[in-house]
Amino acid sequence: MSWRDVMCGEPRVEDVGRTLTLAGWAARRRDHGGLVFVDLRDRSGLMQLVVNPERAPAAAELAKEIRNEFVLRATGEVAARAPETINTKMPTGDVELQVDELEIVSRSTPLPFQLDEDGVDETLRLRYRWLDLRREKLQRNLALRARLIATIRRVMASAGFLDVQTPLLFKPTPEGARDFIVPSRLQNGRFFALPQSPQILKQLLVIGGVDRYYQIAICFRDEDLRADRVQEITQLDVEMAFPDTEFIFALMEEMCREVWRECLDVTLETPFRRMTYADAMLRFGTDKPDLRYGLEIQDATELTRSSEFGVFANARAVRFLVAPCVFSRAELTRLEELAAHWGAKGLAYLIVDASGAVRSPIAKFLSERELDVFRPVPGSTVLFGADEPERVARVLGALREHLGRELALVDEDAFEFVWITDFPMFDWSEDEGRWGAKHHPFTRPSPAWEGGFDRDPGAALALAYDLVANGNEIGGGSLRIHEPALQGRVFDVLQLTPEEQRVKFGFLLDALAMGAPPHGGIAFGIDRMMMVLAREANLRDTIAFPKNQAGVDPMSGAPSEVGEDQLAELGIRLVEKPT
RNA sequence: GGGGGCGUAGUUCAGUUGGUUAGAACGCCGGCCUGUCACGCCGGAGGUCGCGGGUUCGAGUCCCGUCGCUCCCGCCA
Repeated sequence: MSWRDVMCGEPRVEDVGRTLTLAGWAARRRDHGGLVFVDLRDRSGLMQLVVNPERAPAAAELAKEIRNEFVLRATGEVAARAPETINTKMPTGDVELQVDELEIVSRSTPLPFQLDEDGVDETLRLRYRWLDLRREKLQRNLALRARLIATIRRVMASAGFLDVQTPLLFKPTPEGARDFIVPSRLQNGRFFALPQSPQILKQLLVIGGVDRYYQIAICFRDEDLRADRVQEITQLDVEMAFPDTEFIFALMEEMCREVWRECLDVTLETPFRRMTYADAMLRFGTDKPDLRYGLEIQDATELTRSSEFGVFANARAVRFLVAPCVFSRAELTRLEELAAHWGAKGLAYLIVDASGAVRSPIAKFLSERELDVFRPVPGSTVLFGADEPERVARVLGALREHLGRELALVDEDAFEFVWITDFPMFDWSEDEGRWGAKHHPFTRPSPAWEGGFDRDPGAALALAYDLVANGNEIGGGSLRIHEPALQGRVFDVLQLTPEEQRVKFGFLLDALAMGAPPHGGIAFGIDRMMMVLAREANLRDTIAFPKNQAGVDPMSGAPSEVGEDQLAELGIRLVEKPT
């Protein structure tokens, strides 16, 4: 019997009376009534072994050694326990194995932390990841991830998409995130970059005749980490010739449906909702709205244009949220602090108490017509943002998310998907003093903007879309530019000189010039999907061997220093980092 | 690059306005008990209070610096 067969042992009530061998980790031992009880964990969960010294004297001797984590292999007869002895608190099944032979395959030193303990310091968990991985939750998440990827492959393959691998050693990308750089030994002084995404390569594949491409691609971005952001991500990368956004949306909806059905046995309603970027920013203050709760932002810009309250009258946008509760002075102070943190100059508010009466420092400036709009519900607090539209969106959007959590408005069991469409093509980079691509520089303008996007880059819309699930951006894509001239005009807006265009994207421009079909696609962040699927707030709990927030692997110590000779071979000399 | 929080036993934490020998639970070690299942009972070991400096008669506690972790902002096409 192989180790794997043993591991698959899963005794059930119908096995009572049969002889089985199974194995797993023994976490605890208890002695009672001349018997030794061992809690055994394997893939099927917890199981209890009973070692009777009369039946198996040798096994009893071995069982006495068990204190902490041991790997065991046990053979014995499956027995049902008397119902009255079954304690429902115990996660073991209704059966136990009466052990005749017990072998300690491997033994453990005392563990650095208890596996059934919550709140263990994350560094410790990461340093001893092999222990942490034995926890039920991480086992579940790994299994979930495997099923997610298997389902994606099945759906994509059956839709006729070809899985093609693209190189990990490629070219630094201007635009976008900071690249991870890899020195070349054979070409001394030159560097590869790890891909931030196979974007250009997948476009070249379609131009190269792969009409339908997909890949489960690893991508790297050398940016600071967050709870929901890591430096090496896995993405489902999709591209096709003669694309049709309706086809792409429908395919991705089917993919999500299948994934949720396979992984969670949850049926998602399709087609997903759709919302334009402008609408999302106006109503939710973000391009990734969490639609598991309402608390929509409402607009009062027109209403307050001639308000006696100068702040409202002079603001380019006046919007408000109606929180379904009456905040105390202290809570309002806290909200004001948060709003200031997000960039608000102040936080006007209006309290509508249970009787419908209004309390507010600004009430005296407001007309009856204004108040009628702002006090629809007794027992609520109206929070205002009055400023530039972008800042109002940011502040009220962040407040909305904060209140959604704080007031427990979120339906934690729900899955709310929404396509965000009609993204802007460009956004202004204050630092660099130029336009940057909102999505990426190969994104196609909307037909209405194809002629004039370069005259008004700030207003131009693109054929770009995101898929948002529960407030997480899990996918994003676009139709691409397949005409060299059009691509050149976009590069002009981005202020890439013809020389730079040649050096950085010459091969793409040449490819576009040699008969490129219309193409487009999408990419899904598998890690983000996992967060939503597994309902994890921390991305690291969905990854087998994650790094910490400083980009360090506490287990292996990577990244580590390398020897002088190794550096010399690469022609690299370490110098003090300039500050 | 910036801001918040945390750092005390192997682990999770408590530790009062600065005051004697820094505690609890779990884990670990020894013993007892014996259908246990968060077993129970008795005993024991285990601490550079992250590190450095300062204030003080006296610092886990106050101050300064520093390191680490974590959450957030910037950044992440």
